[in-house]
Amino acid sequence: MSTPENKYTPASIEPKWQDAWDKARVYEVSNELAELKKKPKFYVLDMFPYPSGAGLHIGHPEGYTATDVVSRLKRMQGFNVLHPMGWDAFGLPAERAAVREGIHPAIITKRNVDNFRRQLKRIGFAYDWSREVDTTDPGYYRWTQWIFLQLYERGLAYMAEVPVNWCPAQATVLANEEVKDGKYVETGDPVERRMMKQWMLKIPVYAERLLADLDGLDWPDHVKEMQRNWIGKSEGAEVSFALEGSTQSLVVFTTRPDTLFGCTYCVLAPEHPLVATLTTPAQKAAVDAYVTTAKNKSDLARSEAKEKTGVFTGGFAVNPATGKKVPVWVADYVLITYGTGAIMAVPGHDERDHEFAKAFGLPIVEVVKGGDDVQQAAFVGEGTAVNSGLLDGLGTAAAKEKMIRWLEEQQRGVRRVQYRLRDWLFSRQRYWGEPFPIVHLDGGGIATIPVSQLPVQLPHVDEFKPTADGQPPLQRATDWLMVELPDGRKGVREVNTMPQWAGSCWYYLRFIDPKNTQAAWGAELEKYWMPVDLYVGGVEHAVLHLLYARFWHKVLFDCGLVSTKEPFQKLFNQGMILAYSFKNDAGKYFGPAEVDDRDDGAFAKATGEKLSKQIEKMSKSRFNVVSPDDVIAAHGADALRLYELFMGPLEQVKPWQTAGVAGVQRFLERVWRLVVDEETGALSKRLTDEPESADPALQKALHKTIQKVQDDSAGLRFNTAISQMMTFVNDATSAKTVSKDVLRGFLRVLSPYAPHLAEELWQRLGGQGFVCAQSWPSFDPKLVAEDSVTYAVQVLGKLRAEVVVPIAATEAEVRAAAEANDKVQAALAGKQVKKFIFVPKRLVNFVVG
RNA sequence: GCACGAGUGGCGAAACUGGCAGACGCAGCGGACUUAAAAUCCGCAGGCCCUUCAGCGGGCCGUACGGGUUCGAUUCCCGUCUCGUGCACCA
Repeated sequence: MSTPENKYTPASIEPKWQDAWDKARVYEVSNELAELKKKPKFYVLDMFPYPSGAGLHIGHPEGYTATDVVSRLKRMQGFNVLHPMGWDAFGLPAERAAVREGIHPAIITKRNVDNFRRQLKRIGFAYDWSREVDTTDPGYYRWTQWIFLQLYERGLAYMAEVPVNWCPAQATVLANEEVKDGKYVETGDPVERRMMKQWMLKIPVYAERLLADLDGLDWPDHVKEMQRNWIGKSEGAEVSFALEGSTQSLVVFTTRPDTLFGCTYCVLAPEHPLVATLTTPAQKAAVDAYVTTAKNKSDLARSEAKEKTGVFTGGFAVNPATGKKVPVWVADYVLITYGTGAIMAVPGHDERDHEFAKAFGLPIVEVVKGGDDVQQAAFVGEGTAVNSGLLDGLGTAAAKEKMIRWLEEQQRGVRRVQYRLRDWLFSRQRYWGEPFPIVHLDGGGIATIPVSQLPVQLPHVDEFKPTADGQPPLQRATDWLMVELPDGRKGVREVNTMPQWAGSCWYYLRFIDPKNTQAAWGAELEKYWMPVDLYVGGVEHAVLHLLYARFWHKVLFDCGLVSTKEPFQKLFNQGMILAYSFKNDAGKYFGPAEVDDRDDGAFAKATGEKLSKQIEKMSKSRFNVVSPDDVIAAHGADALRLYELFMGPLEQVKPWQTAGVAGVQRFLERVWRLVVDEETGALSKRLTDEPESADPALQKALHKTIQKVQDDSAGLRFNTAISQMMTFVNDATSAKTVSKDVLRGFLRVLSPYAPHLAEELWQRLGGQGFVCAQSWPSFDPKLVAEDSVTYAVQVLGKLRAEVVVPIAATEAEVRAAAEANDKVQAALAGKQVKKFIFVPKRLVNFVVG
């Protein structure tokens, strides 16, 4: 009888080793430069989580396990590894919970952080917890405020009355990046446009560098592409149109200056300041009505409008190329927020202008030859300029150049690069965020809080909601509001707070030197650790977080505060984990416990009704959420870790299959039985004290495993690394005896993946110290190399036989061996060999006629 | 609509630069052990077909679909379909 105590029981060994690692502080890395400089560094970072009330879901540990394996491997390979964890803890959900429960968000945040930390520790991650950071800690946001002051002093932060995205449901403004199709991307609440005085950051100043420096980064191509699209660089020209009856001129931006001769009208955005100037008395009523309607339309309604609308202002501009008068219209398909808020319309060669011209009967002129009839559809491709005076006969690229030069000579225009990227709206009407270190002086003007007085701490307020007259919650802190600066000037504090992105823009720098009270980080430590060597997180941050963080980093670089141009050298996105869900025809979802999932389909247990089974995003409403706590309780943390990585390639979206966890758990049990005799609890009787070399076959299997796990882990191909370990364990299980030496080697290989089990078995096998603190085993290239090789023998591309020959066999020797084979002879009988293909170490192919 | 990515057994997947498709695992099947079951261990396993008492042996098809290049294509090229992601009046 095997007793339960002698079986593999993760529930008892995992907490034991987690405590032991904690006490021995094995994962802490020195903060002493002299000590650090003895070894090379590796900085491996996870995107730190927002500690939500729901706790960890199964998606978090996927990326975290990947970085954990890499961090453990690198440590064993002799690197100083920086592998920290922290909390991106400012944000809306805690504030909403605070309003709901009437508890301070700091208390809710602490509760959630404690839960997250507990869950992460249960998984056995090798984080250096002495470096934990929390963006809501005044000792942290003190430096967030300090960085804001750097931006302010460089003229990159300013306050302005701007059209903003106002979200009534959340009672706050949002950044452009947070709004899509007129809705807040997080909640789907509608967003409307309002004019408000807000803080803005001049990220477009860095547009060119943010674009150019992408080239040197080891990032997924699609993430680089998304950033490029977001920055949206367009090259072209600004063209000035003289206005009839006015000394002012109308400036438009175009990427197609070569089509200027085809401009038959101009269009202003409804918000454009020249609308009032240009509108004639006869058109005033119609224009006013149109502009009012457009202003009241939400962004969503404006972007969803199918048909082009607009009104003639009655005014005219002069096309600088043709000298002809063209009418100026106002239409909401032109955006005030891009370019100059006005366009030259070329209906022959722009689809939108074509649609508008058709709708309002405006003339269409062909100025680029190469497409079909421009009266029917716009031709937007490249071609040859026609009807274009000095440009006639030129190709599109040459025509653009010539027109820009001509405009510049005539002083009617200039070459211009335009970016889609706009100033970053950087304030929110919230309580739970970093206060700005800013004072609005009584006499007018803005002053900054001196660095020595930071942090500006969040004051206590009795309610976290906006005030009755719509002011941000900080307006309630009446005592806090009034401030006198050291030089005697008085004023009121800024009551907006920073958006959640602020804290995550620089946390990777704080991890370098988290306890420093004199500076945000030590300069020498920064030089040692930066850049981040591997950054893993979800693709949802491809634009927002990663663009904002790069922007701040470049500002800090210009301030001489960091030594690298870019913060994250290598980026990797893990794929989302989905799960099976079950629902009936009416769309009602069923939890796994209510479903009988058989080979012939899924059925509701209660009613027997047939259910559809699909793979979807995990969500409470679909009853398909998998909790890491439950998986650990049922299978152990090592099995969770292993399955997270064994499911498939890290970058891939893939469904969670509960049965798969049992599979990797079985693998871990087999490893256990290699070492432990389950009958007695003593060491397995098959173990020997002989050296590795006593069993050449298993020794070879071990060395191959070391090599493959090493290469695959470094390349983030964890799934194939794990299958190699499984193959080794299968080999070892069927061997009559196994050398302890071989097993100790294997446990070192296993330990980054299943650290608890490896630690327990290492100790039982008499290993010294912690297995996670051992050096990574080296493999012997001679052992990994095969001494014989199996060639596939094809005749006319069809497999006919296999021959085994010495590794060094020459082409002639392999051919002779192949021809000696019965089946090959049969296939070749009576045929002429026209050609013989030889692929070293793989196959040969007889091409017969 | 535009851009990018992906389609391989019942399922998750593997296959380095064109070279034995399906490693490893899940589910399944057979055997051993057991009074029995679970667990474990050993074995089978892409599909269709022929041959055979059975074993053995053999043939054809097969990496979304249709073509092409090549001695040879999951891999390269052209076209089609499906799914996913991003962008979407950005002049």
